[in-house]
Amino acid sequence: MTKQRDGELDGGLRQLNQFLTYRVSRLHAKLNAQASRILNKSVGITLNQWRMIAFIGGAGKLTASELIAATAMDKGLVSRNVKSLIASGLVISSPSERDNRVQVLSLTPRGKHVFEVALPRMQRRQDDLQLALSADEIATFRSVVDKLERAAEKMDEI
Amino acid sequence: MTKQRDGELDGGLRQLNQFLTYRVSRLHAKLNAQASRILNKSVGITLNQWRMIAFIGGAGKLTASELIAATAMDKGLVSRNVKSLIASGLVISSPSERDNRVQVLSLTPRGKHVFEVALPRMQRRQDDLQLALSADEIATFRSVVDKLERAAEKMDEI
DNA sequence: ATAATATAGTTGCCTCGTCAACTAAAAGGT
DNA sequence: ACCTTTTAGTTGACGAGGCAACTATATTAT
Repeated sequence: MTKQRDGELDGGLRQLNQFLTYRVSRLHAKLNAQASRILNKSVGITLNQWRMIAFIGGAGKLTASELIAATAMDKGLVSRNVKSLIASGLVISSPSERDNRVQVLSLTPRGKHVFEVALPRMQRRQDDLQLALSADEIATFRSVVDKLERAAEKMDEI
Repeated sequence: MTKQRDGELDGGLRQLNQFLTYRVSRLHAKLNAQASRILNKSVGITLNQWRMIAFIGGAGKLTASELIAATAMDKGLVSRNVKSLIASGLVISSPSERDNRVQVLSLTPRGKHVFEVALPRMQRRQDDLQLALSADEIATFRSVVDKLERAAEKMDEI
């Protein structure tokens, strides 16, 4: 019902104007929602917490700054999520010997368990998503994402 | 510096696990930031406000529900943005004659002016983005977005 | 050794987006 | 007419994310 109505309303505007940003935005919301649902159901963490656990679990030990560099997440966001992961007993932080500013983060046994449960589940999700696509489509998609990112960074000039 | 470090850290994890969601999320953020920058500089509105103005301007008159259907924005978000657009004098709402629940929204002269300034600017942005891509890439990208959206909606089981 | 600068991490503030509860009006069924 | 269900729109609460100020420690330059 919605779809037909759109056609009447937009007079071509949607296509011209909003397609890319709008569709990417919607896709982003759906992918996020899906990942969050899975993570919440299976191990009760959020997507960002998963990203962090995945990197810590993959590396063994990691500082917050390394985590920030690796995930491209915001400083503050990482800081708060570290706090909550420590509070929920999935991560421990120990002081570094050679720099008193840094916290070295690693997974607790419970954190490792979460990692080991969630990892295959998330890999399967990734596989399922990619099954919807051909190898060519995946390759093109990646390169288009790259190009669009670059194009979105340039061109602020009026 | 960041980039090389990633390679050491993730042990292939990033690729396997987070590529799609992560990259789409980043692209979304960048496209959004770009559109917001342009709209803020040129006419001082937000992206969502632009979406709404674009649809109202395209249609002449529109109710909030039609706007919700057309933009796929959240009810609450639309309600708050309508309020702020009215407050800033870009939109007026008049009661409908045949339904006392609905507000009929239309652009004020200032709203029309914003629409007419922003529209070509945003179309040019869209054109610039698409210039970075070939026709084939655009077509493939669209179909991949469609497929991924559908794939992201299924598959909550377990 | 000391002063200036850079880096790690925390915190507060703000906006955006989602969800659910709520009010009011309309439509449908009996 | 009366009761139930939809629909329009508002509001409050909350998490995500971005941004900037701040503290504490390390590094660099003099």
